[in-house]
Amino acid sequence: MPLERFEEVRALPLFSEISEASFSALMRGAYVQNFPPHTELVTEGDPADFLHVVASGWVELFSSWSDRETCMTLLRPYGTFILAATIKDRPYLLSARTLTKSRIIMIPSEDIRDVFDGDSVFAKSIVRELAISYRESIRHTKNIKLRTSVERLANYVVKHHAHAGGGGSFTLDVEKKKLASFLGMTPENLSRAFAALKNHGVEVSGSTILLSDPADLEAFARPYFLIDD
Amino acid sequence: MPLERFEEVRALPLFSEISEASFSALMRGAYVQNFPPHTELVTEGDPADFLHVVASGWVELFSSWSDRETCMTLLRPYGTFILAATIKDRPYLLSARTLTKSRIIMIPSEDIRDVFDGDSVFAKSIVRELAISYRESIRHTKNIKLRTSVERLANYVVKHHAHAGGGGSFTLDVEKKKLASFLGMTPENLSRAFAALKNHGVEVSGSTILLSDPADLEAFARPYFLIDD
DNA sequence: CGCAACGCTTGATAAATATCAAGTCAACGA
DNA sequence: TCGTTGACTTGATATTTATCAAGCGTTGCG
Repeated sequence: MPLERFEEVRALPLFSEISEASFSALMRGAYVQNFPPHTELVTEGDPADFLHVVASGWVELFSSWSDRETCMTLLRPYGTFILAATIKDRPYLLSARTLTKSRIIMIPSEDIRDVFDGDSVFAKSIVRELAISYRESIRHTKNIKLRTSVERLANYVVKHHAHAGGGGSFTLDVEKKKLASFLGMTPENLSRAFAALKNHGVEVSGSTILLSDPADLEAFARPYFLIDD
Repeated sequence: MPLERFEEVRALPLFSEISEASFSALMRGAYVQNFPPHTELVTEGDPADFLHVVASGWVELFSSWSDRETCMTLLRPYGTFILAATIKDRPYLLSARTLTKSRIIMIPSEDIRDVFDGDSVFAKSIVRELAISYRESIRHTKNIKLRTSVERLANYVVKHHAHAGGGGSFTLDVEKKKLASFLGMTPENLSRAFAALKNHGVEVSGSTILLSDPADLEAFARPYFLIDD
């Protein structure tokens, strides 16, 4: 496969600093593939044959147990999954599915491990990526264990409002159903949590969120950089 | 500090395979220190100046928000904390305290990063350690999000019973209070959860747990290798 | 166009979990 | 030895969250 196909990949943080030799070694066995929405990419328990990188679109990492399912992560470009399984050569702990039409880069795990051994720059990138994901996971757990569902939603709104520029409104970028699962509640409960935030100036209309008093909402949410940033 | 002091350290998985030069570079600035029980070792938000390794004793990683506190991890020898913060040179996301008298190895983060850059064997160990912790964190989150508190307790009992040899009884190795927090519930609720498991042959007497029908308990708990192993 | 499917909401109810308040018991120190 | 402390338990109650059941509105498709 010609390297030109991977120009976009070359620019990703994980690959931008590595040597040409390492890069071509990684790309030799790599794919870039387009997937339609709602396509299951990997299933938890499967062997970790490929490292995946989201080049475009939205991908959900989720997990199931005994009839229940929960959304663990929502990935945008250029998130990776599931690095830890690739490194350890162990089964995936999470399943992944596309939420939108997505472009996914798949690199054989063996190649990752090989290049990792020989290229300390790549090793550093891998570690950085892994550390980011790990810290993200800890934040998620803290959010779930330390806050009620209304507090989690309030902080989600504060964060995404700021992320969208803080102009008093923003648009939810995932289905409410999915958001509910990510925040660890049922869709019904999410509706009620939004209703509870009316007292703090949150108006919901479809996927548009209007904040009439961001300061009040923030005072209620009490965002904390060791959970939310 | 003479290297002989660090014989026990040398044997740890993180250090057993690295070169003598790398090892002495790491130990040059390292301490080994004894702490009494209930001593706070690091506080979340602090800069990550040292990588810590538990050489003996029990250490709790915990986190707080707005008057609430939750136990995130219970560490025995030879667990490390908090590697991700050390690597990323970012503040700790978790606090740590000793639960028992403990012996802790502290290695300056800068040295870790330096040796990491030059020694690919060490880099590999670091990555393996990080991947293990990351996967542990994902399991914990899955456990919390996918199971009720009684189910979490049932699985905890099944797991620790097996770990103790499966002879029909075992001893809890942490306070029930702490266990409750780790499992994401209040102490009162833990008591009631134990009471609920009586139906499945679980008898509690102090810190001793007796299982009269392990098969029944296991059928109820439905342990799952992608959460519990 | 009209129908079906689906996401979302709302209400009623139930289940899970937390809180508050005693009370027991064992460990520990004066 | 006594008294205190603190972990643990139990009961009563409140809060939080989930479940079940309609119903509404939009989307997409025959």
